[in-house]
Amino acid sequence: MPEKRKIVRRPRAERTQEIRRAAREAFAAHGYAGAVMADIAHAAGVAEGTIYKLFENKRALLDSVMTDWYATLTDGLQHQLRGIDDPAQKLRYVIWYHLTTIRTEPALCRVYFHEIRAQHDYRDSAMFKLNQDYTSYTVEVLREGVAAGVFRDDVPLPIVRDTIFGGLEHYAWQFLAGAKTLDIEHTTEQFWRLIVAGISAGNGAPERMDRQLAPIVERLEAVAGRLERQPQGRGQ
Amino acid sequence: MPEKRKIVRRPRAERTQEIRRAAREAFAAHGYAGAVMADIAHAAGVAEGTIYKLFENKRALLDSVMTDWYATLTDGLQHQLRGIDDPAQKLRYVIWYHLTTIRTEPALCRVYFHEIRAQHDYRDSAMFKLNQDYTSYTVEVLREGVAAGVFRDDVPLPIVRDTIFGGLEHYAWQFLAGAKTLDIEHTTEQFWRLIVAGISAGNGAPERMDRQLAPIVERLEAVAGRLERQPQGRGQ
Amino acid sequence: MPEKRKIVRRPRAERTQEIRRAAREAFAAHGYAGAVMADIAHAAGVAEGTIYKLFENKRALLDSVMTDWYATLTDGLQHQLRGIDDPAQKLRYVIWYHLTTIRTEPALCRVYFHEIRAQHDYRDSAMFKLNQDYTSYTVEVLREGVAAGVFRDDVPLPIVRDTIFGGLEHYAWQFLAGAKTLDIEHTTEQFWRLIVAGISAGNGAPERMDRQLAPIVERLEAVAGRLERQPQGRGQ
Amino acid sequence: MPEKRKIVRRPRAERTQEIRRAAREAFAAHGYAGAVMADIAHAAGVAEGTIYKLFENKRALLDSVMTDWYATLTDGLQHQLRGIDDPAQKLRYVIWYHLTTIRTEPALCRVYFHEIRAQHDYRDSAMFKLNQDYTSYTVEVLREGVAAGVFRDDVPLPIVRDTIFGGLEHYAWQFLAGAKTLDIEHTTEQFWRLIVAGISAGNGAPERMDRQLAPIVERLEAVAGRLERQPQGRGQ
DNA sequence: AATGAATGAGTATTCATTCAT
DNA sequence: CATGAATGAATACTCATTCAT
Repeated sequence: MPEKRKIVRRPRAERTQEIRRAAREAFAAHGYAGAVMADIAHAAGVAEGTIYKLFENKRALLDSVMTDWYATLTDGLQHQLRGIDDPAQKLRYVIWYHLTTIRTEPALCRVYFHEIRAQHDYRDSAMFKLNQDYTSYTVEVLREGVAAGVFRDDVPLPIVRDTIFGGLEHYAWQFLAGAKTLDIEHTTEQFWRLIVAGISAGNGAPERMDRQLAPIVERLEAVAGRLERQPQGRGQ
Repeated sequence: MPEKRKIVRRPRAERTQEIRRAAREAFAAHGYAGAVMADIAHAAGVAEGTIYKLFENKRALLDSVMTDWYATLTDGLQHQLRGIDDPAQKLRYVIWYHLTTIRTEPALCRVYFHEIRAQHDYRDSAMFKLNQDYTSYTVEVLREGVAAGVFRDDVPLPIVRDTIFGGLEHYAWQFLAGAKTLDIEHTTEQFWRLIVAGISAGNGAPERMDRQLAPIVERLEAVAGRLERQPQGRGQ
Repeated sequence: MPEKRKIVRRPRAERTQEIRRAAREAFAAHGYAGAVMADIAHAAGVAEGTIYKLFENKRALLDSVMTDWYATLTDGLQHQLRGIDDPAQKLRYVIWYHLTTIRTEPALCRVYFHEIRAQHDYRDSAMFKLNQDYTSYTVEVLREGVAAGVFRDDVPLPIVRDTIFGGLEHYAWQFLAGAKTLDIEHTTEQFWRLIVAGISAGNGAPERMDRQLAPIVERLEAVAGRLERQPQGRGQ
Repeated sequence: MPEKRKIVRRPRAERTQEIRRAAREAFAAHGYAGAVMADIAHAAGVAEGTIYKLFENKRALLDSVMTDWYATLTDGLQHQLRGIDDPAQKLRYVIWYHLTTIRTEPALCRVYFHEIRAQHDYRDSAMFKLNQDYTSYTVEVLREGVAAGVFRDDVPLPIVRDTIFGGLEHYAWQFLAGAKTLDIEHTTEQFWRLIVAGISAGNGAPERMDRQLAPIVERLEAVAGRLERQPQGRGQ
């Protein structure tokens, strides 16, 4: 005689959340392909079919997990940035925030960096849009800086944005892959200085440097010339 | 009478090379997981078992392909860099070279960026070492620049290195994923200016700039002032 | 305030009919196995569970749909046959009626021919009984014909019945599967002649038989009569 | 420690045949959908993967099984028909042969009649072609009969063909589904008479023709006899 | 009575690797 | 040495039916 089926009906939202939690853990632990739906269902305390009642398929479940996560990240970043005035300081915060995110959820980041983004249809996916929202705040900050005259007005926004996120990921990933600890404060400082130096209105590529020093040099050269033309042995 | 099978035994090295070539194409076309050993064997004109006589397993075959590729890349870069003196110009070349590589072999780059590097044992792999060799030239260039006084002496080498490569990959990948064309010359220029501005001895985060240059400028201005005020034609 | 859900409790019979209608469409569209209970429930505007309150299970629902359909078919056939006297003409009508049915409801016929009848328990099912009722009229017509001396008295009833229905289905199905149009009038004529020729006491398609043999027989009889009436022993 | 893999290499043809045999049994026993590849592999004494080395997929395996079977059937029929002259006798043989086939392999017939033929792409399939070959001999026989003046020249060939096969299948299937025994000799006789009566040029089964004409002939013969015995030159 | 959320069994197919020939 | 036949593990998804509410 087959055992009677035990049906426990929990509130819909709760079940959905529980499934998402289990899925998030599974994806983090084994990657997208490696995560097994049956395991997720078991960990969530539901039957496999129940997942498919709430999520179209495995990919939709991943999308949902990532959407949730990104929503939290984006909201947090947006909220904090409102409390900072100085564009350079905002930039500093973005860097710190991103590093913190990577350290807090390295496994999920790995999935995103290396599995989601590798998919051929990434640019048509919901996740691409989420990422755009997230990074758009950085572009915003850069624009503010340019408007305030703090950053150069010829700064190539997309390139700076990608340099920041690409650089941070590249650097941070080494630590995570190597299971080393990441000194967020120090790394933030270094990155920030590098980027800010690269885009500050006071700086520039070599020729801009020239522009700043040129007048001084000119004056010095003039003086030097005059000195050279002077009778040099004068006081001897 | 059935036609006699023609058994041509080619030299071992040649067959090995042929397998590597076929494998490279397969990996580029379908990714690591997507490439099928049987297809590679067929394309190389050998039996499946033969591959396993020459390569431990699929992963070793990939390693071999990548080693080959990286060797060419690293040699090329090293060779070209010898013909350039100025550290800043060398850096420019590194950037241009990397972008060119990405555009020339996007498929193989994709495999490296998204499949190889994602593997949990990446940092213990041969590919990690190869990448280190490749990027080490950049670190070398940076060191030269620092020694020559062109770059700041407090530049955090690994961070600059990762900013360059991470930033380039991040940026370039968008184009490749989106099947857009990548304007290498322009992108090189932008990246180079950004990075050089970030690390030039003449620059620095705003306050550093001040701190660094201010006293010098002050002294120079003082000197210049005094020189200018000097009765210059005195003995004339 | 959320809108109040409008619960309209329709009379039981009406809901049952609505479910049957939805089920019939689903079975016709996707076959028995392909029809989904959830879809049927939705199309009928009831909950899934409601179907199970009114029908034991999916199979019972199919039985119900088919019973309904067959009842209509059988009634229609029976009714029309009452208006025809001649057994051969009745047979003609049976053929025409069956072909019309197939053309009108090819999808439902397909389900019956290929899915219902294939089930191992078909002969114990309600559908088998329904089919028997339907085809029994044909047997009836055949019996009448035999009684009237129009059909041979040694006609094997079940074989003729199956030849008619099997043959029609086999032939008509080709058209339906091939999405060709079926010329019912012509096909009816051909089948009818074939069958009637096969079972006629007069042996042949009535009019051909008559046309062909009648004059000969007539002449022979005339001759025979005259010969017989001749004073035969005359010279004895 | 995992057990060592046991690899037994049998001749290719033998393995293929063995798989086909196992598949045939499985399809016959459980139908196409019900047959499980793993079971077939096990029954054939090979691994699942081996099947896929030799057959594209499950459907291709079914095609192969059916092709084999049909080839035997068609060859057998063709061969036997060569030994018979009379078209009517050939037709009798076709009927007998088909009934025998159904009784010998009812399970495989069931699969063909109810599963293969039901598939929406049946008319594009290899099996459709096989069936055409098989039934084409019947059409051939009919043509011969028409040419020989034995069958009517206005016989609608496709309809007769479908009447024969459709009728036989319909009738025979009842027995098989009901697990009753099928009296092949008697059924053949009945069907044959029915069909031949339907299509004979003389319009009727041979002996019925006799029966109808016999009395007339008798009377004519009697008269003729008397006439012969009469002094013929009598009054003329 | 009606609902609809929850259940969970069941399966074709791929492909890296081995090893008998 | 080279071959290529054989292996077999591993997994997303559907849907009829039930029963707590």
